[in-house]
Amino acid sequence: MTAERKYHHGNLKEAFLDVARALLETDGLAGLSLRKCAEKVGVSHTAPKNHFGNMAGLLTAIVTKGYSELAQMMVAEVSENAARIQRREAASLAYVAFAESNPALYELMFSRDRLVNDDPDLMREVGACFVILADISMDLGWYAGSDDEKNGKGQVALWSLVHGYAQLVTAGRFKKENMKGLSILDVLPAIRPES
Amino acid sequence: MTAERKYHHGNLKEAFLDVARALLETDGLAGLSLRKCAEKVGVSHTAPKNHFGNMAGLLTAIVTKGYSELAQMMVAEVSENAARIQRREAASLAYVAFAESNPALYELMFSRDRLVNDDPDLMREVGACFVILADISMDLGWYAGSDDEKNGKGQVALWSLVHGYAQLVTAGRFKKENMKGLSILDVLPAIRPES
DNA sequence: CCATAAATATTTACACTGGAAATATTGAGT
DNA sequence: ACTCAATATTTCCAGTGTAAATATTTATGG
Repeated sequence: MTAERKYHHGNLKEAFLDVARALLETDGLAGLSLRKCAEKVGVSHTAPKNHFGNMAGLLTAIVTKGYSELAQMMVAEVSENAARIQRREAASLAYVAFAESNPALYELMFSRDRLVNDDPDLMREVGACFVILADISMDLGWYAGSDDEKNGKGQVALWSLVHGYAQLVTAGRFKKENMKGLSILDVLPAIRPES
Repeated sequence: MTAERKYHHGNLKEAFLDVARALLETDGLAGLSLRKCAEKVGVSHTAPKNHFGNMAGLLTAIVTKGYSELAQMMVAEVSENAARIQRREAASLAYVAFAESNPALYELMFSRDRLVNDDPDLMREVGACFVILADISMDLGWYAGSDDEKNGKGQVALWSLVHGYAQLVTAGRFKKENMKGLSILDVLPAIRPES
């Protein structure tokens, strides 16, 4: 027996998020609309206004959840007591796997003008991802200088490298002939002792 | 005296491209519309159909021109006979400067579902950029193995690093406190001799 | 020079979109 | 029971891309 249609959905926010995210991956961002989502959930097309405000609010909520999941996936693959280079490889693999599994969401997570960029929840989840990446970026051995300098550069460099790889792959900007059997692990330079 | 309004614009394709690109940067991709462009150019809103087919065609044309300009900017900054590490630094600076000067266009250049991804002109210009980046990625000294292996990994790594840096900066994903005085030059690892 | 075709632009129409405003229904607290 | 906030609906509007039919100009071949 199907649940009776009630005036109040009861769990509209989560239901809407799920439907919107699924539609994002199937139809792309351009094919995502509030009205399609509302119809799938079974509510009027203005119902989401109470929960998300507007389209940007909905996308921000989706993206915030995306960052949360990304952090979770990285942490899940990292053994606490493994050597840092192994943690780095495990987390990087998880990062790229997330992007490849959710390419439309991943692109949206780095868009400039569709999100509420100063949303506190979003900023918090972005920061959480940065912390994880900052940890695994230590001891890269790429840079000289003080520890602070080396760490600062390493944090920026590692996220740049992994994000760049993930997006260029999912956006199709690398030709297949250049990617024969190359994974993110091959692109992560090995640790080199400081000269 | 203003030019008389004629039935045939005479140079609609270029005029439309210019107006659309300007609007893209001022209003963002979400604020770009064929009708706004048409009004600015002074033609009917269906006029661009003859030249671009549809919205995706217009965006593809804009992006194709973007890749062309990006390649041009990199080449312009590179002295033919300079050492490779200097060419690398000069081209990387030009690359990031392009992204920072045209953030909305730059984002669109790596989007998945708004372009005609198999457009021959687009593929050609993307390939031209890759060639330039491939040149300056040699002799990174990051990898071991045969020359082919080292070059293949270096090509993927360098574009990943520079693109990732450019997008994370323009998308506001790096906090300012982490970027104090850090430029792409600080993030490009120095050449290290193979161990 | 002229007829005809091709290229270019307009008008009209349509389905779809996000959002505002007013209204209706439900649930929580007292 | 009563009130009030939360939640959802209905109605309406301006704006969007695109298709189809039509109009105008330019180019081409006789």
